[in-house]
This record gives sequence, structure tokens and C-alpha cells, in this order.
Amino acid sequence: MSTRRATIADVARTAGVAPSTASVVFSGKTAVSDATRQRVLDAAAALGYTGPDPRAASLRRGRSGIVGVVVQGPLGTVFLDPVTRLMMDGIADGVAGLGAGLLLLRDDVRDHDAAREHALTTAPLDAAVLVGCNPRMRDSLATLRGRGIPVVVIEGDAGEGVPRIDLDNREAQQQMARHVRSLGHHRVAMVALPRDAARERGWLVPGDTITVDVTRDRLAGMREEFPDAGAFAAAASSIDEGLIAGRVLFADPATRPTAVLAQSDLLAAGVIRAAEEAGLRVPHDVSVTGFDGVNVDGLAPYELTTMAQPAADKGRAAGHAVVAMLEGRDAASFRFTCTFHPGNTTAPA
Amino acid sequence: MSTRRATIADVARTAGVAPSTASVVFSGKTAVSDATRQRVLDAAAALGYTGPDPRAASLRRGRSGIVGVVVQGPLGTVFLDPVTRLMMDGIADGVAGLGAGLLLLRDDVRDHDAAREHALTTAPLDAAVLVGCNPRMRDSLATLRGRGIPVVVIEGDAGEGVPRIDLDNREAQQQMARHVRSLGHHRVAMVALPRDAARERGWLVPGDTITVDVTRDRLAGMREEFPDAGAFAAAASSIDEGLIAGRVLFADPATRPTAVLAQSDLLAAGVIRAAEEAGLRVPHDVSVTGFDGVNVDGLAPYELTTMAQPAADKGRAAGHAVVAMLEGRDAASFRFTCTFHPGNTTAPA
DNA sequence: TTGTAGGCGTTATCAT
DNA sequence: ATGATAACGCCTACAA
Repeated sequence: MSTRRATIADVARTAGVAPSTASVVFSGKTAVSDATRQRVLDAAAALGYTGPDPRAASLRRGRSGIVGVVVQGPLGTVFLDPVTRLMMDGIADGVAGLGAGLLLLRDDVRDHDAAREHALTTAPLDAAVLVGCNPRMRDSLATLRGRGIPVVVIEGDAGEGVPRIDLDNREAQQQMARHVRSLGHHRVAMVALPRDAARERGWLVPGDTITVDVTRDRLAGMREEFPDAGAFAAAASSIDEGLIAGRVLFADPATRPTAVLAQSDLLAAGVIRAAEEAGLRVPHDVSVTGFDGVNVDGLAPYELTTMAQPAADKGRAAGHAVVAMLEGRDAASFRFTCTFHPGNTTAPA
Repeated sequence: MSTRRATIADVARTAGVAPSTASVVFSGKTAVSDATRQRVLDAAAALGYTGPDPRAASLRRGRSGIVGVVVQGPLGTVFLDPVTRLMMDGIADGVAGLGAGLLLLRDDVRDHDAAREHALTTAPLDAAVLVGCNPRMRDSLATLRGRGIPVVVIEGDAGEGVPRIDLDNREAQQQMARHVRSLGHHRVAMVALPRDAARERGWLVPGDTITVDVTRDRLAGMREEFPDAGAFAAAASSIDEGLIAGRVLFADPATRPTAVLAQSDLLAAGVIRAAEEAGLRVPHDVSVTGFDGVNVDGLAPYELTTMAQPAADKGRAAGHAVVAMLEGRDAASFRFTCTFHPGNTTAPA
């Protein structure tokens, strides 16, 4: 059809006003007489002009209205985790005031050079949130900061000058461990989140380096109360992984733990299934605790004894931090606290 | 610190070359002598220039490198659905060739005017994918098309001229119904996906208008074989909802169905739990079928008899369609086919 | 291989 | 309340 979309200049011309006036009609930055406004609007309608081109506006304003969310791994698996989902919602909420959209960026090992670098260096971001920062994320962080883009990190080691949103993982897990100990348990084991990017399943041994902060901190919290407890790392946070780990823990009736502390609710749900499978009743024969406080779909009638974390609030805080930085204020780091949620999955030893 | 970020002009100046030369060094569109390139790169490093400003480049090129994905409802609940997650992965894959990022846009009932319109009219999109188009989505579609942005719709009524990616929902569900009938079942019931945006739980009665295409089509497919079977609509696609629906179906031992056709695997998983709860064994006492062919976390040792849909492929196809449109070719609509996956949840009546 | 010039579509500033 | 003007930062013919 038409060879070219109408521009605001075209609209202004047919309306018989100056481009700047037409611009103001759309942006609302200055008062315009009703008559003029109407003429501009009519002209726009006639030409099929639907509003300023965001690209041009963005160049001129120096803002794109886009906040990047950098996650690791395929988008599909990212959203497997209920905590991440909640955080995303929180972030969306937190930046809502900007009218900004969330651009999903993946920081993946594959296509290390090509696509990743591409999007990260090339996307028109006003700011970015890094989720679950691990060593690999450091590169992304560097790239972003190099571009002068304000960054907020959620649960990760960010380095100097980067606002971070944190959780009292260690203290919370310790609190849970204390609860379990107060019930009289001594033979306890932990089912841990992945230890590093390789995500290998298996027992954690003392010398291991654990590069995932969350895993390390929750483990440390548990060890505060049970220094000698074994910990089995899962390959992911899922019910199926919890089931696999649980089978390992319950394999030998002679040495099986009387309480299992899982580092996530999903893992805990899997451990419960493993217990059922092994003919153990929860919490009668074995106590199981979770972490996160999310609703595990399909777990009813169990209600997990867990440490509830304010996942959405974390996201929201990150969003607010982003807004603050964009407005020139400086954003403080913030540390959230988990709360103990008693359920029906723990009982005296 | 510095009052202003360096531009390519600054780099060119300190390197002692013309801006266009410096530009070429970064874009690689033309050959440049190694000496010149090095000087430019050095100058860039010295000035802390990390590459062209995407906003300016995007204006000049007429492309932003951003593909919008429009979903309905809070991100967190959207991604609760494994099919959606897989589709997202597929879309990401499909547009990978563009080096584009995915911008999440929500088409929500809340903030109908303010934020939504805002993002949809304001975001610098090259193209968009509408996921799960229902009546409300029509507005978004209109907005986007008004802006001249190429749009692809996945499983939804798009209107003329919009490429759509579809699934043989009706035929597939009919195939499953036939399987169930061939096993000798006569008393069957369906657990359906939500019927409309209101997502009210309850029995579907003949006069009902079902605005969700997927729900309607799968229901129709089942009715082809079992014209009189009852159908109970869930409020969402989740295990918990399936459990609730299953409890209703199994409430009265006298009238309980011997086979339940669920419109999603998650619902089917819930129905299985309900059956267990009611003391019924699957598939001995009651057969249960799913739809989607996703891995339901925590369902082991059951393996659902289900219709597997190529969810990631759908997303990929949408991505390819977007790429095609962006390259000026026109994108054809495509209809995917489900395949029957036998599991261990169905047996003779 | 390198440089020159013009414009992509807006909007901020300043003057009227 | 409206208009003229000048960037915003880059890219691409085209000329040299």
C-alpha cells in the first residue's frame, strides 16, 4: 500500500501546525488548545498515524522503557521454579511505575559468544536485573556495567557498588534446623540445591567448592546445628529430583535419617514421595522440611513445614531499586527475612 | 563522573578517522585495514566506548531487535503451565536467528487502560507473538496491527491475514475418546480447561458459551464419541484443580465414571490423586487420560496415556513465521498434529 | 580503503 | 498556545 508510514511531521503538515505542536498533543507535556488538538488528532486518524515511533522517541529521550531481566538457562526451565516465577511478577510490579516492559535475556553457556553477547550488548535497556547470580553471571554484569546500565542483583555476589537484594538463607535454614533438633532428631540429612553450574547429582563432601550462593548458605545454616549431617545435592529444584535424592537417603533402613531438610519445597515434596514409596509415613516415621513457602501443586494433603521467603517482594524490591537508580537516587541493597511456617510434615523423633 | 558517554564520533575523532570508518569497524559491513581497526578499537577502549547505542542504531535501521510476546495474566501464573513454558522456549529458538530478545507483555484485565495500552503502543517492537488468543486479545491484536507490527497468533482466532499456529485439538481429543471407547468404557466424564476469562469452576451445560478455543475444541472432540458425557470445567490447568474436579466426579460411587478424559496432563494428574483419595486404583478402577504430553513433575510411577502436542515446535513455528514476515516473505499459517502416547493410566472397563 | 553529507522521527528549548 | 530550530547517535549511499 502506502510506501511509508506517516510520521509526526506528516500529521503536523496536514493539520496545519508545527511538528512540535503535534508532538505535544501526543505527549501531553504542554497545554494545547482543544481546537488544535482535535485537528491534529483528526489528521493522525486520516493518515493512520498511531503515535510516535518508539525508536525515535527513545533516541531523543535517552530512554527505551525496557528493563532487562537476565536469567540463566532456557526460559522454559527458568520458569519451572516457582520462586523465580514469583520474583518475575514482583519485578514486573516494581517497575510498573516506569511503564516499562521486561526483556528476557538469557545468560547461557551455549552460544556463549554469538547470541548472548549479542543481546546483552545490543538490547536497548534502561536497566537490568540479574537473577540468581553465579560466577558465570559475572561476565554479564561486566558487560552491562560497561555499557553504563544500572544493574540490580538478586541473591548473588555482585561486587562493589551494585545494589543487591538478598535473603537470610543461612539464618533461616539454621532456624529450621533448630526446629528439627528441638523435636529430638539427631539422624538428619539435607537435600541440597545444585552445587554449581554443572548441576551434578551426588553427596556433598567437605572439600567441595559450592559456587551457588544459595546452596552454600543454606547448607552452612543447617551445619550450624548438625555439623556432621550428610547433604545430597540434587541436579535441579524439582519434585522428581527430590524423589531421586529421597530414594538414596531411604535406601538403607539401618542408617536412614529420621528427618530430612530439603533446600526447597519442590525437593521436599519429592522426598515425601520417596518416603511414601519406602513405606515410611510422614511425619510419623520421618520428618521433612522445605524451603521457600510456595504452594506445591499436587502436594495436598500435606502442608510443608517450611521457611517462607518473600519471593515476590524480592522482585518488587529489585524493581524499585531499578526505578530509583533511573531517577538518579541511589538504590540501597536490601536483605529479606524468611519466616517459619509450621505444617504437618514434622513431628517428634 | 563523565558528563556524557562517548559516542562513535568521539571515538573517530580520537582515532583520527572519519565517523563512518569507526562505524564500519563495529558493524563489520565493509573491510577496514587492520591498522585502522586497531586504532579505532584502542580509541574506543580509552574512551570507554562499548559499542553503538542501540537506540540510535535502532532508529537508523528501523529495527529494534525485539520481539514481543503477549500473554494474559500475571507472568507467574502464565508460566505455571508447562505447555506455555515449552512454547516460550520454542519462540526463543525460532527467533534466535534475529538475535532478538523477547519482551514480555501482559494483556491483563487490570490496568486495562494505563499500563497495558502503554506498553503495547509504546514498546519498540519489530514483531509480536500472541499466545492463547481469547476475545480480550483482540484489542491487543488491533493495537499492534494498527502500528503496522507483524503479528503471529498461537492457538487463537486471529482474523483475516494473521498467520496462526494451530493444533488439531478437536481431532486429537476425539482420537483419545475413541481409544477410551475401544477399551469398553461408557460412563465417561471430561475435566475441561477454563471456559472463559472468568475461569469459573463447574459443570458445563449445553447452552454455555465457551470462549476459550482450546477448551471448546477438545470438548467437541470428546463429544464426537460420547455425546452425552458430562464435562466439569476447572478454574485453571493445575494438579490441584484436577484434584478438585476429580473429587466432584468421584463423589457418588453409584454414578462415578469409569474413565475420565482430562484436557491437560496437569488436570489428569490431579484426577489421579482424587481417585487414589477415593480408594480407586488407576487404571484398574478408573482410567484417566491427559492431554499435552508434558512431563508432570512428581507423577511417577504413573505414566499418563495422553495426546502429546509439539509445544516447543509450535513456539518455534511462530518464531519462524515472525522471522519470515520481518524478511518480507509472507508467513503461512500452520496446523500441528498431536500424537497418541500410551501410558499406564488406561485399561479396559 | 576512507571520508562527506544527509537523514532516520522525535522532542527539548527557546522564542514568539 | 504555538512555532522554529537543533540535537539525539548512528548508518549508508556515494564520492574520493
